[in-house]
Amino acid sequence: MDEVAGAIADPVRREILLMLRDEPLTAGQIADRFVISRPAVSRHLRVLREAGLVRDTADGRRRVYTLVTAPLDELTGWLGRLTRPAGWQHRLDALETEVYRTRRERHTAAAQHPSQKETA
Amino acid sequence: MDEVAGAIADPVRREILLMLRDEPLTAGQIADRFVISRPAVSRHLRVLREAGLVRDTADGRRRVYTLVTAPLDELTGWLGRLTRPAGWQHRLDALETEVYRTRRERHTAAAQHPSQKETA
DNA sequence: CAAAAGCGTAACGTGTCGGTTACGCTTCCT
DNA sequence: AGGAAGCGTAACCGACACGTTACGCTTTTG
Repeated sequence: MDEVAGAIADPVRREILLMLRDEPLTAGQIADRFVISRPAVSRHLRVLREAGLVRDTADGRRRVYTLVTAPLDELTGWLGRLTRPAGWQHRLDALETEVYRTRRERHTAAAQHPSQKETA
Repeated sequence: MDEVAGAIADPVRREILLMLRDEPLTAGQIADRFVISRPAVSRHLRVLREAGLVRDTADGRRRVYTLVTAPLDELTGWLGRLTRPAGWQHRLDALETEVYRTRRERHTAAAQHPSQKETA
């Protein structure tokens, strides 16, 4: 888990992961979107690879990277366990159903994005 | 977010957060549960404090640390956005907002009680 | 009031991180 | 073939993380 959390702790690597969420990309395509040198990006990719967050497949002289989200589950689970102190699970499940039902009733087609926050 | 993710990337700090999930603890109590030196723990606490994940209150010559989970929301949201396939995104974001708002209110309500201890 | 308890900080050594440039290995193209 | 394209790795360097011991400050205690 250290590796996964450490990988996410870097803004460049987070950006790479977001890029790969939409589509697989080659090392060169990824590097081109950053100002830092290509070897620097290459090593970021290595960190992500060793954390299991990306998978690379050889394609001729190119190397295609794809996102692998599975290792994030452990981290997500840990965060959940930390924030929901024992006994919250049922209530959370109930709330989940409630929210979905409420939103459906309200007929909200416009997606609001209220996740603004101050930096810690 | 870098600070929060970086804070979680260390096993000692994760353990500290888990300890504080159950009950507030003094710096000494926390340090006693680790093999490393007390100053080392003190600096881990500083990292957590600067990431906003713990709050410390002076109590005589002791210093009581309490868990603050709010900064984790941003990270959790990011993980969700990365993991969830495009369609689910806003709906789950809305759910998260709803859930965390509820929990935050519960926390702040407890924090406004100036009595001796926040119950474990 | 002096001694001890409780914490944080300073100073220091060492390992790792993240950037750079230089280089080497495959693979495609003509 | 032979040169260019595409990537990774090695070597190097400054900054930072994490551990240690030594120290100083505030608060309790005998």
